[in-house]
Amino acid sequence: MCEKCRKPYYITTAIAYTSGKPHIGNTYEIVLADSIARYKREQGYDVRFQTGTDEHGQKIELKAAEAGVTPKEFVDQVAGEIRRIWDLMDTSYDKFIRTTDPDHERQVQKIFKKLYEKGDIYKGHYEGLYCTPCESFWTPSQVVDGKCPDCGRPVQPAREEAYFFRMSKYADRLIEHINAHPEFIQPVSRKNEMMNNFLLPGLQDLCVSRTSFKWGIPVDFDPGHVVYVWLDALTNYITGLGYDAGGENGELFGRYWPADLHLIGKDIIRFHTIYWPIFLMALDLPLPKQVFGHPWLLQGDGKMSKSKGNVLYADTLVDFFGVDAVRYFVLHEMPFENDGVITWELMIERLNSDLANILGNLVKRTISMTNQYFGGVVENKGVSEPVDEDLKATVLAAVKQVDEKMEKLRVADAITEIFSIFRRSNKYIDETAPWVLAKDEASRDRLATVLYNLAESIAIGASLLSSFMPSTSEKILAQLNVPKRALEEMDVFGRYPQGNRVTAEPETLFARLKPDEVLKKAEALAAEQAKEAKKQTAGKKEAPQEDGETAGIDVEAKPEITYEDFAKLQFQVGEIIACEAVPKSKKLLCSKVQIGSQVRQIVSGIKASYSPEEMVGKKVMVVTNLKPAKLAGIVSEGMLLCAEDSEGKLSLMTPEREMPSGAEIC
RNA sequence: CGCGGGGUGGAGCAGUCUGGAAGCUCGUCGGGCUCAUAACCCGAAGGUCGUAGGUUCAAAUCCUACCCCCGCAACCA
Repeated sequence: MCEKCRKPYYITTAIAYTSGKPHIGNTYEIVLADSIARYKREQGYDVRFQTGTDEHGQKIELKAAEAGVTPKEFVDQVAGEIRRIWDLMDTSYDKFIRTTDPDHERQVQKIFKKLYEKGDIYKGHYEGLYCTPCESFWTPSQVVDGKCPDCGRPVQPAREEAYFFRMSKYADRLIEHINAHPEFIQPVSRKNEMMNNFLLPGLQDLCVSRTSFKWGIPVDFDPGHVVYVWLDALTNYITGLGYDAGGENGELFGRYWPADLHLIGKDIIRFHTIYWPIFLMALDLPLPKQVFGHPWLLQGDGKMSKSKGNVLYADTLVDFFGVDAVRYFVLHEMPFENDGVITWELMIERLNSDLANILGNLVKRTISMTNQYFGGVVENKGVSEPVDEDLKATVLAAVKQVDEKMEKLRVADAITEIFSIFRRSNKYIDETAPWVLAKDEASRDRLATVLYNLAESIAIGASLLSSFMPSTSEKILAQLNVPKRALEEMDVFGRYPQGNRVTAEPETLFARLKPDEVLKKAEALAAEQAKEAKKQTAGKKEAPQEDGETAGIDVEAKPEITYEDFAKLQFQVGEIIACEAVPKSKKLLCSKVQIGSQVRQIVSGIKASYSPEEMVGKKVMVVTNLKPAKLAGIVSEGMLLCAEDSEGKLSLMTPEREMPSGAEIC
């Protein structure tokens, strides 16, 4: 088919935030998108597949400062890491866009200006409660008893100049569009959520600029403001195609916009189905055809945490299992709507049972027999039996099923369909028992037909697999010594070339793994990761003692204070006379503390380290002149002082010698 | 009553919208086979579908209440 007559298909992933190395869950999205992109190419579409990184924002500014590098150096490093992993996973993206790319930045500025001139963006004030030292705005619901939730210092009502986007102006049009295009939001269950929670109650104008940090795209006509995240990030989908707000669009834009599919995590559906379409309306551009919010891949064995060393990264898994096995796992184990689970055990199980036993072993035994009985030559001698029909029917049905499943983006189900070919083929070997046929010269032609049918089934199965496990597909086809079968060539069974010769030495596709060995290695790895994490966070928190090795470490330094500042604080010894857990709270304990002649109620976030019973009777160090505050609805009149280690374990400060309650600490 | 997701044989899931004999993969047990990677094929055991009510000829599925788990949010004075 000529280039021009092929239908375009534009698919994107969300751009990854460059705050750190992406874990296996992040990697899932790009692999999923890749398999869809590859399948669309197989179907003959002219596919454009874009991914990239979102590199601005305060968080990155902070992370960079912590690491002692410039934000640009920081994101260069992380973006490089992300791209390396995307490449490692054998993903076939056409464009990797970075929001720090000069042409993207220039277009965002132009878009911002265009919308401002049009009146859709206006200058207003961001109102809230401001904490000066933190340079942060808080809403009344975030503020705790009039104090900054971050640093605990008082906040003042304040207004900051900011630009806003008039969301409400386009709300009706968007509601209409969503109702008219039920396929727009996928899975459909998300559609109602968006309608009921956001659209129907009425949209608030969106703040699209910030002055509180610098690491962003400057608003060119108003220095001091940078474009705030969504207008910067979402527009990558069009700037990556060469969109120009001045009307000088690149060729790619004309060809590929509107996008056929934005593939994103379910957490950002709102931004892609409300804000993004509205931005596009404001720019007079057509809306993407579909937004699919995929579920998440979660780790089964406890919460992912760097300090526990159990965060799974794609490259680690690839070291253990290989690229295609990891691709297979994330694609196949991920349900359509619910979150999926990944653990070492599950990973090993899938590799052994599906990839090694069912697929790898099938290919090996088929090729071995072909070599043993016919010197590797595959030839259908036309001696069919009824049992053949079921095999053929299964194979052809799978081809159709894969197509249907992919149409609905049911990638996991599509893979299951492909494997039904391999499962059926194994059964077919058992039913026909080639080794029995081989013993009788009279059934030689029948034997040839059986092996031909197997080679053909595997050839089709392997070809279908190419979108999901590209290199495995290639390996199998190389062993069968045939090129990849095109989808439209899968209409009939029996296109495997007569008299073709398979490889003489079949290679093992997936070696079985011993669970114990792998788990042991994985554990060792986790320990190392935890150590590494400890080293990195060492700058912030005190490290615990371990194996007799004392690792006292520095914490982030606070600004110097004067003696006067210090003298404002009052510390006293208090005795805990009663203590109970605060209901509805995971971390809080409420203690009655005897301080001299008075008893105070103090709430502390130490439930994870102390039970209420063991608190009672302890003499502890209390800050007694702290303004009372409400925590989880309970008044707290002071603060118990604790030391905290790198794992968040707390230790109350108690006097080294017996002291009466109320004794001043100075 | 903060928001959301979930509870189906030992494990991981489908089925729930549109009630109609409880299904898939793995594991276990028994058998078969020997071409193949202790692989492959067949069979079996194993579930009151979170609990309690209700609607119905019929409920995993619809309704009501409750319990438990997991995210997020909140919360570490």
